[in-house]
Amino acid sequence: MNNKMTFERSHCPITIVLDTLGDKWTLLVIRDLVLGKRRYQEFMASPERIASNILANRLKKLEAAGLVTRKTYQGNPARYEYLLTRKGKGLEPVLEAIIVWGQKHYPGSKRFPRVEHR
Amino acid sequence: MNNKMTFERSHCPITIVLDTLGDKWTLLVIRDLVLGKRRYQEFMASPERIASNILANRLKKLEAAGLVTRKTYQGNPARYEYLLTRKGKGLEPVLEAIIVWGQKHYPGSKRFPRVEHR
DNA sequence: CCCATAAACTTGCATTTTGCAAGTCACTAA
DNA sequence: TTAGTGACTTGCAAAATGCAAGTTTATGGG
Repeated sequence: MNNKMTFERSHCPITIVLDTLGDKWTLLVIRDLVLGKRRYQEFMASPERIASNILANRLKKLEAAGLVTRKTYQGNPARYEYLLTRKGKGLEPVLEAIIVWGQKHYPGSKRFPRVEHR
Repeated sequence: MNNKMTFERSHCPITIVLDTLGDKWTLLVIRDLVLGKRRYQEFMASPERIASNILANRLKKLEAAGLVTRKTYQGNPARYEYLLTRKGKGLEPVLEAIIVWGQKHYPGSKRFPRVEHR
């Protein structure tokens, strides 16, 4: 009945969020999605150079957590794209807060631009 | 000259933040500090049951990153407490944004109360 | 004096997660 | 026929995590 099968370390909202987002890659995939990326190769092309197996794993987990949906954009051969759900889009303020803090304390950093689509 | 010695994956602020905060425990320690905890045993007492070696490691990294300071609160035997720096306190809006999102999407979750001090 | 307790860690080792390179599969275009 | 594209998977080494137990310096009680 619950939307996550995993054991929860506590009922603290921060803990629960970290249980799905707490690693070095997941939030970067969300960032890319927020910036407008949708496809595997687009995520792979980001400058942080996520490993292919990690990306596949994170996309799967994000789907399982209801933050992302995978849809076919072409059959034969089947090709897929990933889109943020409402729940996933809801993370934008979190990313914004991180960017604000990051820009303040790491002045060399610069937010990435949205990507355009065909 | 820079305040972090580690290799940066990219100049994106989110990436840079994840380079120090991106794991399952670091932000929970920050949460505890924001809630008013200061001592090793207080962090250990949190319901998520962080392992002792991990806690020591995270406190060290947080100090190295300038988010936390360690100060002696008693000599003989020396005992220490940890306090958020200004930079560390600056993360509160990030925690707030996470809590807002968490409470919305995981209704069972409840933010933790501040701890009182002697 | 002897023992238990306290606080803040450290150590050793097993398990899990990451990272890296290469391979697969189903087509399409040259 | 061969090369390329897109979305992955596989195998294995390296690094991070988790767990239990140990260390150090002192205080308080019997």
